[in-house]
Amino acid sequence: MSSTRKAAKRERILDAAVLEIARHGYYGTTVSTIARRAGVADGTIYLYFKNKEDVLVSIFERAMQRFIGEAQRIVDDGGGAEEKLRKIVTLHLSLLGENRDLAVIFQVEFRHTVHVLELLSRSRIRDYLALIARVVQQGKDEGVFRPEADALLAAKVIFGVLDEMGTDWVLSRKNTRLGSRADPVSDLLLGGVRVP
Amino acid sequence: MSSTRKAAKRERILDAAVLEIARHGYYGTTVSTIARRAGVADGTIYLYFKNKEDVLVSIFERAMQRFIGEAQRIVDDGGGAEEKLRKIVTLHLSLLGENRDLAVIFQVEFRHTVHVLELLSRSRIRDYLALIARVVQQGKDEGVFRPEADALLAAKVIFGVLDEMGTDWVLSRKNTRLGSRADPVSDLLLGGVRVP
DNA sequence: GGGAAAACTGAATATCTATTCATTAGGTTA
DNA sequence: TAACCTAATGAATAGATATTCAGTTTTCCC
Repeated sequence: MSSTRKAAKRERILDAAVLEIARHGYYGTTVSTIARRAGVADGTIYLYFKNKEDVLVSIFERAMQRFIGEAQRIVDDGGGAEEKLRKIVTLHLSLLGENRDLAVIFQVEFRHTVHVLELLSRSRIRDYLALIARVVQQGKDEGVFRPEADALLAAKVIFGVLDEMGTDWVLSRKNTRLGSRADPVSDLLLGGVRVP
Repeated sequence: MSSTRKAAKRERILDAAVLEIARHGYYGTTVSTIARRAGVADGTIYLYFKNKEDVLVSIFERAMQRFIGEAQRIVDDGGGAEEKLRKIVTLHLSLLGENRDLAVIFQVEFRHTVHVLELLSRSRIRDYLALIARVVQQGKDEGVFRPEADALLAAKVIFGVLDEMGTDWVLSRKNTRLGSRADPVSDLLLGGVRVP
């Protein structure tokens, strides 16, 4: 079997898993269900993944690669710190907002055990945090951000806000666009709530 | 059996469940394990709770009652909006920081089961958000917070930051005090990152 | 102290599901 | 076409565990 056909089947299994896990949760989804939706036999799953958990991990890896890749590009491209921060906020909310099933998995399912979080997601998240922190540092260097702000703490604050926005959107069934909240969120993050 | 003794045994079961679930996760914890740690038989659990999930729900209810109760008191007591907000930040981080096991359950375990607990947990969270939003509104009325800030959105931002601080602390094994981060977090939230 | 009721016990049950592997199908080369 | 190799199948397995309930112990009150 050609490697592209093989990769395509792997993708199909991952897509099926995203759909099922988003709807029924990781523990509420059986390997059989994923297999049926992907149009393969149960055993086939184990030709492409080590076990059930590996499927979840692979969903995370695939999504995170895109996430960090695009954020990296924003940071590498020129521009002021404030502009970059606004772009990252928009990117984060848009990527989640584009695929609700994936968003559910990110905001809900990945939290389920310290195990999964600890092992991989946190190291990737740390990369992401470091990326944001670098933008904050740039802002401090440029003199547009408060010099007394701790860059990493500020990055965590920013990530926390984006994360909560994601969870809130996932759990409220409303048909709002998550990406449309980017501007007011950026305003709050950049301006703070206190009158200057 | 007297109702106080009965309540005490219920508490003991809940305490045991907090400890086990924090260490092994909800799905990694068996009813037998909880029973053993609480010093009762498996069947006894079912005299006090409808089923395993009900134990988790009860952990949430018990903790949230204390959480909202204390926050409510802060809001009811007099004082300026900024002072109240600082107190809420301190309260949130301190309560989590005092009991790491409970913090793990709040920051990690409840996320997975949000699926199941959606109705319950989100309605309580909404109460908490409304409470913070009222403080923001007070700040706007007093003229110390930006008038264009949406109170509920700001509340979500604030909650998101506190939540991420909690998760970050839970997942980093370091021996820092979570409560000690209250001031810098409040500063960032109140002042924002941009130079005024 | 005795008898009824309430509380408790823990082994048995009933069910569920991740994973394996003997077998079949499909494709490639000589 | 035949021989060979890779991929896929899905029924069987093995292990786990939430919940029940018939029997036992404790508590309560007269």
